[in-house]
Amino acid sequence: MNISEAAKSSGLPVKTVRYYADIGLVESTSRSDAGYRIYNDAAVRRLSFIRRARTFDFSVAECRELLDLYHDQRRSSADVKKIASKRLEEIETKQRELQALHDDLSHLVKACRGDSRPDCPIIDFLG
Amino acid sequence: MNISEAAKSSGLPVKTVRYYADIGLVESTSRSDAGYRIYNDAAVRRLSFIRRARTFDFSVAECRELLDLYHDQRRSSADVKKIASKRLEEIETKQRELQALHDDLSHLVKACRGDSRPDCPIIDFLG
DNA sequence: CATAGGCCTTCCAGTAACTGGAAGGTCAAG
DNA sequence: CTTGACCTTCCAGTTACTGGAAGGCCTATG
Repeated sequence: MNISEAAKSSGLPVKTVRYYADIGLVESTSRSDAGYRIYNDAAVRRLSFIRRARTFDFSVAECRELLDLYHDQRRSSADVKKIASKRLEEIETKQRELQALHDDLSHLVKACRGDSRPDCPIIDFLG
Repeated sequence: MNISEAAKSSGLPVKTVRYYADIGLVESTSRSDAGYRIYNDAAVRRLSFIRRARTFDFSVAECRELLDLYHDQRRSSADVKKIASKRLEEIETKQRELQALHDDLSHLVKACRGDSRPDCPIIDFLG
C-alpha cells in the first residue's frame, strides 16, 4: 500500500500520515525503489488506532503510550485504565469550566437587547 | 506605571502584556527615557477588559473587535451581542462534543476491570 | 516516444496565544 | 561600586497538524 491507500484505509489525511511517520509514531513498513512509503496492514491498524484515540482527545503523547500498551501482550488493563481515567478527569474538568462559561455568557447574552443603542450588559460586564 | 505594575493591576503576566503590545492589541501609553514601557489607567483598563474576555474564551481577534466596540460610543448592542452569541454557539457545540466523548470514554473505563491481566475493553475498542 | 496528470518526495512556513530563556541595558539601595 | 531586581529585544519552543513550493516518478494516451 502506498501512502494514499494507507491514508484512505485508516481514515487519516495523507499529510497526517506523513507527519506521524516524521515524529516516529507510525513509521512506514518500508520504502519502494523510488523512495515511496509502503504500509502493510499492521501499520494501517496502528494508524486507525491512533485516529480513534485522537477522536477521544488523547494527545499524541498519550496515543504513543496507548500504542505501546496495545502491542504489549504483558500489559495490565490497569495501566490502560489509568491513562483513560486521567483523560476522563480532564474531560470532566473541561466540562465544568465550559458549563460555568456557558452559564455566565448566556446570562449576559439574554440580558442584552441587541438593538441599535450602545448600552450593553456584555460590555458593561467586561469593562 | 511600568510594565510589572500594569501587569499586576490587570491580572496578566508581564510576558502577556508585552505580547499584547507586540501584536498591537494594547500598546503602552508611552516609553520612559530608558525605553521602559509606561501604562496609564486607561491602558490598564483595556488589559483587564481583555483578560476578562479571554476567560470567556473569546479569541484575541474577537477581543480586538470587542475592544473596538468598547471604545465606540456609537456602537449598537446588536454588534456586541452578535459576537457573544457566536461564541456561545461555539461553546454549546464544544459541550455536545465533550458530552459524547465523556459518555463513550466513561462507558469504556467502567467496563475495564483495571487489574493485572492484559484484556481490556478500552484497547479492544481502539484496536 | 513524448507528454500530461496525478501521484510521490522533502523542506519550509504558518497556525494560536503565549511562554521560556539568553544577552544586555537600567535603576535603587546599601 | 556592586548587587539584585527590574527592564529591553530577539529567538525558539509549544500542539498537532496544514498548505505550499520545487522537483522526481508512474501510467495512460496520442
